[in-house]
Amino acid sequence: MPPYDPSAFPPFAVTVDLVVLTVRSHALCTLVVRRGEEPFQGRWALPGGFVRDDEDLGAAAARELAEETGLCAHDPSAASVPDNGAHLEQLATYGAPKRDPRMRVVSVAHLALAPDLPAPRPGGDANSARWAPVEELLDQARAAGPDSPDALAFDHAQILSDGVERARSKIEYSSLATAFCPPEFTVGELRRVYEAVWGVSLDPRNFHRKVTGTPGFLVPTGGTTTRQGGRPAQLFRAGGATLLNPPMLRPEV
Amino acid sequence: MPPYDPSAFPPFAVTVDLVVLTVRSHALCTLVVRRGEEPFQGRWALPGGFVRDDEDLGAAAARELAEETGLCAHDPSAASVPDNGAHLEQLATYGAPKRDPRMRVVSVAHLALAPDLPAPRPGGDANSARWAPVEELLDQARAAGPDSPDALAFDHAQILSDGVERARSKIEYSSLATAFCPPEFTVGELRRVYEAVWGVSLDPRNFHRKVTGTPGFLVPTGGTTTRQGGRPAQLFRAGGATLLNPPMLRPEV
DNA sequence: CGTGTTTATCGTCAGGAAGACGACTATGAT
DNA sequence: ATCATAGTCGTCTTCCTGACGATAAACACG
Repeated sequence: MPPYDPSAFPPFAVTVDLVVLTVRSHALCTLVVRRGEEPFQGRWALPGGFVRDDEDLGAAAARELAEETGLCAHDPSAASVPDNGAHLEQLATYGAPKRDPRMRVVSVAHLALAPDLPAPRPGGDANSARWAPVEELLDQARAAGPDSPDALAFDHAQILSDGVERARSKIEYSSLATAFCPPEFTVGELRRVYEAVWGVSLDPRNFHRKVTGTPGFLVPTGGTTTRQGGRPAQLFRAGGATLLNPPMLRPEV
Repeated sequence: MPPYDPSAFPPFAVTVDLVVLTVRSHALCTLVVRRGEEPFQGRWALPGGFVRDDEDLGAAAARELAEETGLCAHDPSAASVPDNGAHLEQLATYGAPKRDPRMRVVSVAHLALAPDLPAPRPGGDANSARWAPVEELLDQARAAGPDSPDALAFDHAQILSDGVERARSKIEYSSLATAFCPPEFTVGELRRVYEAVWGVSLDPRNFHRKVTGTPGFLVPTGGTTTRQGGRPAQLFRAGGATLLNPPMLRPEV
């Protein structure tokens, strides 16, 4: 079989970028790293890197996730679910001709959802990393304009915004919110995830009725905990159901 | 600014592939072209092609769509809506290392939804094209195995399957089903779109109540038609609403 | 040791949406 | 004239949700 004529197509670099979301102290946060080199030196950016020659896109995203956070990605299509596994899915691909001033780069963005983690460990080429509340980050980007030093590098504000929107809508009709929780969690903890991701407050009684009444969403472990204070709460594990029907309803406004 | 070190990353080819869906004689159909060259010569494949050097991903998809069908893509974020505009959105990106045996190719798949069209006009490098019922196509692919001559080329069966699933779920909570209809259409025609895409039958009375009762979904044009036979039906145009709340409910299996 | 605070959990009630289905209307075909 | 076809309006029942009262079980503090 003849190889492609190299003049028939322009060469691209392909990268993966990660929107890693977690819930910390009642706020939806994302992992950002400070860029150590041009372009956008000193600006915050999403973690990411080049896809290797023999590597699938999802594998590249999982590798970058592990390098930045130590998380073991948990592909939803795979059977084994490691203990500290994060949810990882492809988000969208960004390839505007000038998005990287140096050359043509197409970035396959991925979305990762993780429970609250210890402080990020800086790794790879990033010289510092932090969890930033997404609301603050996106407000800054909107207010300051694209060339302010507060703005995210490249088109990462757009990617982050798309990732947050994906997470917000996906917890409506799937059991994905449990990806933000530790392996065992209470109904109240799950409710606080929804409240943080959506930025609303939900009625604890109706929420309890809804999630415990949806078959396959939660399975009781038998244990209880008082780690949130107040009356002991039952502990649950995520059930097998991935699609919620009928969905959780996000309150208006 | 220094350019990237070319040894720092492997070179990729980037293509766009199109899942073009339409509804023809009560069945969901997709556009496939017969491959004229190796690999997979003689097999059916999704239309697609290389992304050009100065071209955004969406623009490349729109160009390929126009080349294959004559349709003018209608970016949902753009204001102008040409008459024969099709809905076009990014679907997902496929980049397994061996998906193309010749070299590393990353394909950014797009999903296009169009009203019923005249016979496809073969264009570009495809020597023939046809509308194929997706059910038949996917059943064949499943039954015959990946190396049968009936199977789609590359990983296109997977891409098609993902595209169909996206369309099926997206018409639940958005007004996207109108993209399958001509500019003016009746409630019955819209219902037949849902029936064809989901492969179910819906109660005409409840469907009518639902769609006419959702604000912003449909706006009456004042005209009527009898092109479906029977009592004259009101003609509608798609309204401004893009999100349906509450959604259309897909009946249980 | 009681009292207040916090969180969890159960129950009730009213309003809205959807499924099932009856009834009527306006065309074209025979 | 009659029938078949498709569209449109109503009714009834059931289920789900939002609002909210009430109780339960822990802890903190005097």
